[in-house]
Amino acid sequence: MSERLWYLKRCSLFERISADELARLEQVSRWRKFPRGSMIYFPENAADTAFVLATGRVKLCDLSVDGKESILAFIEPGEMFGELAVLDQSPQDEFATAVEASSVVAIPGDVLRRMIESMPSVSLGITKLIGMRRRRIERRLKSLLFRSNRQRLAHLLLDLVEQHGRPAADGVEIGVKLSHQDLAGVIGSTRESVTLLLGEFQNEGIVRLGRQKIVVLDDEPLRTEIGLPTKIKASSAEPVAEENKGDTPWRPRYPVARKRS
Amino acid sequence: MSERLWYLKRCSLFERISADELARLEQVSRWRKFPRGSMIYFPENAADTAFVLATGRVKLCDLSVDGKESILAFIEPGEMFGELAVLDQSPQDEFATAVEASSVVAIPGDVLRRMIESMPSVSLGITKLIGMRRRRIERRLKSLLFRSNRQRLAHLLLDLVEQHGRPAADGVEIGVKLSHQDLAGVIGSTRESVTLLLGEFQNEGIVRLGRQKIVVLDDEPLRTEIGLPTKIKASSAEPVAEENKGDTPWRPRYPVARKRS
DNA sequence: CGGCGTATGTGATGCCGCTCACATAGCCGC
DNA sequence: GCGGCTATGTGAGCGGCATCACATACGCCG
Repeated sequence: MSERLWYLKRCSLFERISADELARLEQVSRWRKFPRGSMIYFPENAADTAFVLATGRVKLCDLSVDGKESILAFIEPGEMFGELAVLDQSPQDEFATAVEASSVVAIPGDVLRRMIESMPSVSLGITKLIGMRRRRIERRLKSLLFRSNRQRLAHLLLDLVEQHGRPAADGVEIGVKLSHQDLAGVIGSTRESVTLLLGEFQNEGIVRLGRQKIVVLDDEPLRTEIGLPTKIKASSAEPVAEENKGDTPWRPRYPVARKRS
Repeated sequence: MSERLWYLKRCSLFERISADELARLEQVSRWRKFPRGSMIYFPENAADTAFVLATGRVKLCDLSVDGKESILAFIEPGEMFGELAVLDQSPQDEFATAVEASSVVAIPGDVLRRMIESMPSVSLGITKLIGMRRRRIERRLKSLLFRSNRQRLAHLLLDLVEQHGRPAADGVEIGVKLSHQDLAGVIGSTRESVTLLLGEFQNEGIVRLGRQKIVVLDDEPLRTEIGLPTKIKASSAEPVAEENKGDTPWRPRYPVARKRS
């Protein structure tokens, strides 16, 4: 069995298709490697291609006019990316960068489209995949609106723990090399602010910092920072945050106003 | 032909399915009306149902802990919404509100899932629909990161003109009744700031304001506001426009050199 | 091992935009 | 019309955070 085939099988999208279909897919797909920091696709380079990440880490970015880099998502092995480009011809202004040395399987757009139309399981899988991404990004959107930098960063750390966390000695380590600049690109802040806030978190015993490494020691303060789902009546009345009946135990500390000591 | 059937046919998703399939869909769907301001579905109310808006306007919202309302999207007649809830069982914390008196067709989740699995055209349509929404929301995310309130509002106005614009005597009128509070909920700002900025736009001759009404007289300044005319091409010290020859990944000087002059 | 470039840390300064506290104006039901 | 509601307008005050300008630490590579 070829290496490429093995990686394709690892992608949950293709786990239920027949062996010969998989072999055929492997024949028409291409295998490419990218060193750390290189571009996998460009905005103009609207190659009609979807990718499956085999090894490494990839980030999907976007450059604004003033040169600031927004990071839309991180991709980890087994995930597909660039799949929207094969569905419609909308101008893609995002690009993908290998955060670490990565290898990807490139699937031509027509092949993927044929699979979608002929194989219901693939079709449903793609739909769910795109839907999951949409949910994730909607969640991120909500986490950015109306929230302070500190809350955004807390939210981001929780997301990173959930998506890329790996157990460490004293907590959960985030398994992606991320500079403060990268983190700022995700939450729409600046490098300096992120440095400052992470320092605060460390002083408060919430995280332990290393070079391009973050270990979350205690995620409970981060959760309270954001405000756990509290049911609020739809009226415009003042949301007095008590009346927390049910299974979510949380202490209603100061919701928004945050002052560092 | 029943009224409901007519509205279902108007939904692009079902325009290509056979007449008897459509009739069957009409039988299992339900027809419901909602007065202005009423809730169509709640967060807890995880009814396994997708909706097609027949008449009126609907907004998809989300309440944060401090009572602020984020608006995720506006839905117009013929569009489907709530479709993600039928694909996975992720906890939905958003809710839908009728901005105007609305009538919707409710499609049970199992029916929609069966249609997705058995009818490729519906499946592909759903996938494209969700993908389009994802693109839209990714675009909005980027329009919020790193941008001032004024830029966000400019971006929002352009989006509204594009999606809900109708020609007026002296410009394009936004065809949805929106309070400044609503606008603030979309761009993550406050009611007062929106009032202020809209006043500025009016003084500059960009828009004309009425009660819950906005007419965009000239969208060019709005485009400039965002940064469309400043074609970023390699004029600055931005190394992104590096030539990439063919398949060989180019050597990474540095992932993305962020430099501000 | 010494040099260079990136990653991180820290302070001063200024302004955008949120908060709070009002005033005014249309709309609607009775 | 009258009272109440929602939508809009306006100002004072200030806090968060972006910006700028540095210093330091760590890693890579000759």
